[in-house]
This record gives sequence, structure tokens and C-alpha cells, in this order.
Amino acid sequence: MDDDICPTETALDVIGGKWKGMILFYLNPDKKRFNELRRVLPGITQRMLTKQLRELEEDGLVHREVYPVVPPKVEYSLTDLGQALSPVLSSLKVWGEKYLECKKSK
Amino acid sequence: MDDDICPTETALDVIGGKWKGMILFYLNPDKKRFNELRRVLPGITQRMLTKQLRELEEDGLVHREVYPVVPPKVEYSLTDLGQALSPVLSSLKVWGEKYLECKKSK
DNA sequence: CCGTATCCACGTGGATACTG
DNA sequence: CAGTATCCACGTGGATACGG
Repeated sequence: MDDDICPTETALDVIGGKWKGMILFYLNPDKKRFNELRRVLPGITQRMLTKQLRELEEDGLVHREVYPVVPPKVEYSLTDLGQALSPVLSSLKVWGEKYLECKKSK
Repeated sequence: MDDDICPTETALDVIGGKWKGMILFYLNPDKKRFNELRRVLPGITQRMLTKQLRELEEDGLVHREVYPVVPPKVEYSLTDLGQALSPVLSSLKVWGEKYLECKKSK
């Protein structure tokens, strides 16, 4: 019964990485290449982008497609499980807006 | 346009603390006393519970009511902003269950 | 273009002891 | 009962340089 809370905590762990929210956001709905993501994520380093993407891949939220061409081409996209996050992301956004609104008026 | 993502990130920052999800969960719908929370949060230390509660209070999600009696009595409850999180928490839970389901079958 | 390899600063979170 | 006060381990995240 107490483990009712467990899925919530697990979910927060999985998407709680510093850049993961933004990565998931930008991957929806379109697949993106490595440097495309890098460009829209202000200030992220290559190491961090790689790391966060690998973790998301490991957790089954993101699919990594490598094309054996030169120059290298890699595309990242959301899996079904990743797509299923969109209600979470949007409710998070709605609440975040309310939160920012509250803070502003203080 | 890019700051469309900002509320989402902000929200994740606010509720992303290690125990915050669980605290918010247990504070809904009933107010709780300090040691009540401590009892349902397996393994949390006094220091951490205090710290997380203070941060949630600072962020306006939790209200702290001190009764000037002996022995001391303090009650924590959700503010309106805190209540407004319930859609987020429940969508998080729904997705978390799906996630755990996926992992189990692998 | 898409990474990996090192190295390191910093903050979060924890252990433990004490207090009004 | 509901905290503070210290001290510290550890992992996350970042800077920088190099490689296929």
C-alpha cells in the first residue's frame, strides 16, 4: 500500500536529471540529431548531453539510431514509453506556470 | 518561445528533491505533524525532513503552523499551490506504473 | 559529426550528537 | 516533540582535451 508512492518516486528519478526534461521536450514530436539537441540546450557540454541521452536510452525512453555513414549521423527519438510522458510534461508545465505566476506577484 | 520549457524545468526543480514527492504525497489531503511524516518516510533523518520541509515552505507549497504549547506541536499542510500539484503527482504515478511494468517484462 | 577520457568543484544528502 | 549544529561521503554535473 505504501508502494503506491513508489511509481511517483521512480518517475521523478528517471526524468529528474538536470537536462532530461528539456531533452524529452525537444524530442517531442520529432527525432533530433546530436548537434541539433546541443544547439537548443544552452550551455550543455558534449559530455553531459551524451550522458543524459545514454541514461534516457538505458531507461527505455529514448531510441538511438546510428547511421553508418561519414560524417557520422545519429538520430535520437522517443520510444513509446517516452511518448507516454507527454501528459506528465504538460501537467508539469501547467503547474510550473502557476508557480511562476505566484512567485512573480510576491 | 524557448521559455515554453522553462515552467517545466522550474517545476522539476521544485519537486525534484529526494523526499519531496513523498512528502507532498503524504500531505495530501491531510495535514501532518513532524513525527507523523517522519514515521511514514522510511529512513529519512530529522535534518533532512526539516530541510525538505523548509524548502517546500520557502517555495510556497507547504504551510507550517506552530502551536505554542508544550510539548511542541507543529502541523504541516499543503497550500493552494501545493494542492494544485495533484494532477502532476497523479500523472507521474500513472506513467511510473507503466515504466515499472516495462522494466519488469525485460 | 559524434563522441570518449580525465580530472575536479560543488552541493545534496546522510550520520551523529545535542537542545528549548 | 520538533527541531539545530557539525561534520563528511558521495555522486552529479562541468571544464578541457583528445579520438574514430
